[in-house]
Amino acid sequence: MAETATLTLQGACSSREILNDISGKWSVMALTTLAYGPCRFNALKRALEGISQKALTDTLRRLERNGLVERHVLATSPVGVQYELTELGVSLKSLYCALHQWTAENRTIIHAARERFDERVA
Amino acid sequence: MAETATLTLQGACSSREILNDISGKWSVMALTTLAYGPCRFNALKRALEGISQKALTDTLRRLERNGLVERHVLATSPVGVQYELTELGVSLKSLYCALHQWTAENRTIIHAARERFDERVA
DNA sequence: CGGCATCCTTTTGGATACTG
DNA sequence: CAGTATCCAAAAGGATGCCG
Repeated sequence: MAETATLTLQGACSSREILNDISGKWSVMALTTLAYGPCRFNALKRALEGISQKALTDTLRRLERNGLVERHVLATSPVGVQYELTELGVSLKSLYCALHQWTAENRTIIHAARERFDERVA
Repeated sequence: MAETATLTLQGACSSREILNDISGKWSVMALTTLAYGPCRFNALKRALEGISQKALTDTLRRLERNGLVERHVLATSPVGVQYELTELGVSLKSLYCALHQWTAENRTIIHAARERFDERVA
């Protein structure tokens, strides 16, 4: 099944371009966090412990641009902003949660692999 | 999984660090391609059309370091190098193929979302 | 609170040349 | 063929200050 040709679609919105925006560390983690429900900016920032404000802003903009999350300005004082998965975002939810879970389940194996590799190279 | 009271174990291989190495455009695409079977360097390079040699080398090293692919030097002339998924890599296979497929299935929707966003911002 | 603008450092990636 | 080495450009990312 050499389906690579059909998956690597040419044109305005190839798989590569999409993956460029939605894969990556912060996108996966943000989406996974939002899978539990709508979340405000600083709550998200705390959940993604270690992310800078700029990186989070950029990540959320990218996800918003691709139609995966929606940004809602709350009429509170001071202003609040809530992010929420769209229908499209929800359709990716189980995939990303599974990925996140995979990292948790295999972190010991991966850690060992890294140590072997580093020793082999050193 | 001996969870000794060391802080460095958690820190040494968190989900964030794993995702940092295995998520991302090229990792997803390389892994997806290798899901169809072992593949040699230049064949992989052609499949990931547009990737530079350096980026591919770096990507494969990262995947190898994390125990997802294995590198086999073939005794041919001139030398050949074949990359193959490990058992761990296979365990991620369905996840990444599903992700790749998701991008293909939703590319029209995403493209439309991008256009709406860009127009809203402009 | 949730940004944006600016500056600056780090990382990443492309291009090219060279090698076993 | 499958790299490595080097240089350079571009992008990502942190720190800080300001704002509605």
